[in-house]
Amino acid sequence: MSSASTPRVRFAPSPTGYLHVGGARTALFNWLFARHCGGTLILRIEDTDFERSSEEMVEGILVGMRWLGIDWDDGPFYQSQRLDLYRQTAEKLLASGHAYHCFCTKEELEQRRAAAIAAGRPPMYDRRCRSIDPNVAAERKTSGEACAIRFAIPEGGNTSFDDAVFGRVEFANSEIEDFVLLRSDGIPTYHLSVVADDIDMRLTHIIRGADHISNTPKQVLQYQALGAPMPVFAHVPLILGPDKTRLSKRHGATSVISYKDMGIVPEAFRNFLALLGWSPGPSQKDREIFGSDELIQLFSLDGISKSNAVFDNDKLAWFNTEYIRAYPAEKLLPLIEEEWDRAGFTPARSRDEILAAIDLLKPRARNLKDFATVFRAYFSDDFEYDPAAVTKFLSDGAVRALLSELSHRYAVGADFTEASTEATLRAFAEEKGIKAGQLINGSRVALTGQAVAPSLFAVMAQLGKERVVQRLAAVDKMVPIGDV
RNA sequence: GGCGCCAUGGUGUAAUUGGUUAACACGCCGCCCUCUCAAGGCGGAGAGUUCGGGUUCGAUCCCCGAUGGCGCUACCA
Repeated sequence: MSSASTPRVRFAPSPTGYLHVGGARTALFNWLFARHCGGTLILRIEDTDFERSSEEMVEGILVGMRWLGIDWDDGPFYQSQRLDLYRQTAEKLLASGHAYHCFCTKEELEQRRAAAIAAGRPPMYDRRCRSIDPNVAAERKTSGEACAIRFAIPEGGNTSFDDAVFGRVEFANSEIEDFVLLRSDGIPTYHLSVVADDIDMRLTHIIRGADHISNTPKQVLQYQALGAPMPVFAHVPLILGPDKTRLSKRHGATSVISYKDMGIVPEAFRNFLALLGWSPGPSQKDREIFGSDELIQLFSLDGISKSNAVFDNDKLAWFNTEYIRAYPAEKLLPLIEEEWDRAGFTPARSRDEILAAIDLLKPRARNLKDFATVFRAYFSDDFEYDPAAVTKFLSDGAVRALLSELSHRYAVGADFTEASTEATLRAFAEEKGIKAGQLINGSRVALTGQAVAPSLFAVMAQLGKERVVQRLAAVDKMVPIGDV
């Protein structure tokens, strides 16, 4: 069974927003780490900020995780339901003299802070309540006076920890504030709830964003005060936008689920994310495409880099096309069906025809949405003609007439193979004294509604004689926009 | 402002841990292929490793400083 040596990690999102890419990557790294070493991944919802937390956001986070294929072994636990643990922990700290009651009001604090800043002093809490006799404080509290509980930072010395990715990080205690553990309303602050839970859940590794480095000494001090075993901290560099500032809404999509909406294959997104701030090292020289099993096998904390990474949409797009191309049609189909559902599109072909069409189209797909938009003509007769394509290749009435005539050739022809359709068209072109390319381009638009498509004769074979004849003939009645 | 962290082409990462013409991928440009667009093949531009000092026979790699970026600096998480 589980022993002290099996790693226990957690992903602890705050449901104050959807699952964003930074959070997703933290979740991914924790998941890869846990799966790599047969550890346990715990999901914990940090919802102690009642103002900003919501059940919808929790659901959104879970949806994002499921989409990415990240599962967890325990939880989700909600901090809002574990308030007793935090209060007990605060009491323990109080009893051992590591914490004290603070009767300063929020207004007083703000006032003093402003004054300190104005005077050019560091705006740290002045610790005035730290000298109140504990017994006096207890009396004041029982008499109903509102108070918070603050942690008493040691007077001198330093607090340090050995980060698995950044190495030794040290802070002077004089720089650390006597932060609030428990607010006057009895709700814990993040600093208390994280360590109370991390200790209670017996976590061995804390893998989280580098934005928490500065918070870590406050937590280390609590572990020490509580006599709890210190976990390994591993801070992961942040993900930045193209302008190298922290990724935010300004940069466009930051919600993981919006990438699903853009037609990204989840496995591609995961692969892309894994390589943002992590590298499998030179043993995997020149390789970038890794399935989830490979990522799990390869993942290690020491492959995590220290510098922030810029999120590059072009690279993501490349991963996406690679995955679409590599997936067998059967694997792509359910993902495509989702797009069809969302678009309200119903394919009017047999399953085999659909699979064949997917195989034909996937080398040219940029994302999953293409199958519900520009590729519709391959799955149904209900599709639209791209006006630009029509204008470009079907403006010429003579061409349209020839295509109509060509459709008769196909109709009466015996064979209808890739080779025969091409031979027929080229012979027809020569006979009519027109360049084959003109008829090919025109046919392409007539058959697919698009100027871009796979090789025309492969398309014909895919559509079948009936449809080809019918669509080519239909073109003669078409009057292009702007055509006179 | 204070404290902390980081720094390799535009982007993501490599460089057997001091010895390489600094590699690969994305992106970009050109050529080939060609019925369109991709793909593919071939070729190219783009960093002397932010800058300045050290240490060393020798620094991307070690030390110091500067600069820049990011993070933290709440009774948010």
